[in-house]
Amino acid sequence: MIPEKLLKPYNPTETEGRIYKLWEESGFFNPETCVEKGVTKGSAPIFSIVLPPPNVTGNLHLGHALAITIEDIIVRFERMRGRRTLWIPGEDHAAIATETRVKKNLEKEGVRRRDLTREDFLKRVESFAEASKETIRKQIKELGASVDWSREAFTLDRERELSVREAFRRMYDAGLIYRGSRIVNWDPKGQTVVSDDEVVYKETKGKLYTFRYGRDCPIAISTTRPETKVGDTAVAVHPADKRYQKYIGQEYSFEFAGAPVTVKVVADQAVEPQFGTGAVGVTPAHSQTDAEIAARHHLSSKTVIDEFARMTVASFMLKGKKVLEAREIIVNWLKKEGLLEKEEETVQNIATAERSGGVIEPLPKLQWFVDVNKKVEGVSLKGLMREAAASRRIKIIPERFEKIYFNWIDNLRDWCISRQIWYGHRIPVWYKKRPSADSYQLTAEEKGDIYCGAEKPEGENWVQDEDTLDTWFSSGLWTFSTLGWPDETMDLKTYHPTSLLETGYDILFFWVARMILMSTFLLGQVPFRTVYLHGLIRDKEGRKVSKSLGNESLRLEELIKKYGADALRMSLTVGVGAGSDARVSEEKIRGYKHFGNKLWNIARFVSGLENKKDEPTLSLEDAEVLKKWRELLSEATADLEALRLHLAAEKLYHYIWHVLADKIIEERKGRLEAGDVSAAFTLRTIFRESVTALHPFMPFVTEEINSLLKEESEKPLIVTPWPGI
RNA sequence: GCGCCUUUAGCUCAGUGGCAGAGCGUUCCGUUCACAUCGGAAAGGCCGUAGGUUCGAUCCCUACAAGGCGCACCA
Repeated sequence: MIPEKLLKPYNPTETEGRIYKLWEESGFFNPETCVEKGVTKGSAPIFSIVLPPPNVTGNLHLGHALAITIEDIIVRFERMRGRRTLWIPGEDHAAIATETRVKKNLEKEGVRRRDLTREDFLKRVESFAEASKETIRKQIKELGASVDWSREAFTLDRERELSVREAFRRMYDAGLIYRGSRIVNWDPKGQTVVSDDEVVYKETKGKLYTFRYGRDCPIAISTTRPETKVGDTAVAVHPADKRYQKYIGQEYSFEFAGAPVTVKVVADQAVEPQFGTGAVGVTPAHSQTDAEIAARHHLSSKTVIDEFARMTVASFMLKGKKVLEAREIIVNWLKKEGLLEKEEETVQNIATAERSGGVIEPLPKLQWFVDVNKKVEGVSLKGLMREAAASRRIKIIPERFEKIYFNWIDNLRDWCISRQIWYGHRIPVWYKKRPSADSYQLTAEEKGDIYCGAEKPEGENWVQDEDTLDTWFSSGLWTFSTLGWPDETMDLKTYHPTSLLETGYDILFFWVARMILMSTFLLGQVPFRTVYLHGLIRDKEGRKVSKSLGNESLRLEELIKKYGADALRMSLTVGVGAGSDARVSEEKIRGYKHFGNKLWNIARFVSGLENKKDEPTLSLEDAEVLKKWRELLSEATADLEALRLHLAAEKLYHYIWHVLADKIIEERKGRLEAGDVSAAFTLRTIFRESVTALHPFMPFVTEEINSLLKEESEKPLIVTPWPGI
């Protein structure tokens, strides 16, 4: 008897929601339930993984779909092969990204962030975040992800706040977190500091100006930023540069663009004699490298630009002007004074803030940092991070990213973790005196007593630091903050280190490296044993699909609605190797929808065959066909074990369509009609096993087919043992 | 400047030391039924260029070219 449902074409929309609900109600997403219900042995090996928590900035896109697909394939495979499998879902508060988005929404209503109190603004952000979480949960479910919802976490919920504060305190106590004043990446648009990794360099055409500070200045310098030159306190030349030997140590004073400038000539190795005139104006307050030169020569520093990228220098023609205006004014002044010697076209890398797009202004600021070089018990954080990968305790796939990871560590400077935004984990530090009203910064005198801990200390006049933490500080704890750390929970003992981390290579530094940092220091464990990095999803033009580019032509929810999650998952799997970017087209997704239908039609055919339970004596030919299938199955299994998902998927696809359907069925139609039990058994067996093996890739249609073909007593596919093992 | 990746069918991409594959597209035939969300058949590729290793290279090595990426520099 062919089930009635099979007589109609396969309808993903009708099926998928219903199937997901069945899975959820079964409790099989939870490993403990699997043990209780006897589908997993209590002593089974552990497989644990965290979902990279999506940002609560709105909807999921194809990049998330790719990650979730890969992870769900692996998780379902591990569960079916008998491992005690845990997949933890959650969301990331994404501090700057979310705050920026809400600020934009408010601006549409004509409201500025600073018009609201901190408390009121945060209420707005939280309600936005809650709505995003709802959407994200819905989309994760639509994709079929078999995550354990009972363990859902949020990087900014109460439990994670305790983890963050404890982590901060331990690192503070170890001297790895410190507060210091130095040149930081200030984003005038976002009005916050950002870390080195959040700076995006953009090649731009610019001009290189060569000039003298004054008529009697013996040395000409070159710069692309003349406006900063009012903040110069030195001119640096290479120690071996014969041209300038006689000036080293001399001091010169000028009236430069209406401001007094005094420069001392110093000799420093950092100067490239070939570049420009071979002499550099040193601006310690507005350049990282200049600050380093200044430190070596004990030069004074003069701040001439403020947080709004406006000139603060005491010059009637410059004060209050924006930096670009000031540049023009100074160039005109140089021309008028006859000081400009050369004006050349050049290409410069403009530093911009990743989230706001604002042009970074290097400024000296008092901020919180994670010291990556300080040794604690003989090893620095850099050392810990390096060792974790170098020792192969963490394996990175594809391997080439190891080099990139090491390269990043080698160039790593202290990680600036404080942000001048409101949404996020407030820095768990309290000061005895109130900070001055017009600045979030405390001067050394104002600082008073300082306390770092999980809660506000007892006594009067304790005020918490105004700043919040870099969002990656809390996501860095994700593999263990989700398991209950700092408490020594059963979950933590059972599931940490996690087995695998699957994420995009674009957040290797932001997230993967920071998780390794946090876990190796705080737990003395690697956070995961294997890192699988996927590529970026690109649109038809090859551009990265992102909200900020506005090229989300292929919207996730529409694609699922149109073609079903199974088809989308297959299109994101076949032909997509680890680490390489993938272009997605609607045609490809449609192609795999056809495959789902093909499978459905085979099911219809197979269900019409007589179902004899006992294995009959197989004809030689049938035995050979069965053997060939099992060989392919074991190859696909090996591919899955080695995380070559795209190969496993393609093999199964190709076999089912072009061997099972095109050959095995076609060649046996005559015998099947004649009631040949050997042919029927062979076909049915191969089909049931191939549907089972396809389940991790296309969970919905396979589960539905299985439910129509299986005996009452048989389990759902999600917990059916992997065939052939 | 240091390093990495890519180059395979018209398009987008897999893949392998020994007859070159998928999705979409193209051409022709087919609605005697599991399946028109289809089936059958076909066209289409000196696997970027030049060397080398090898019995044999699209695959390994070297150089080059084109495109892309990361990091550093960025006066």
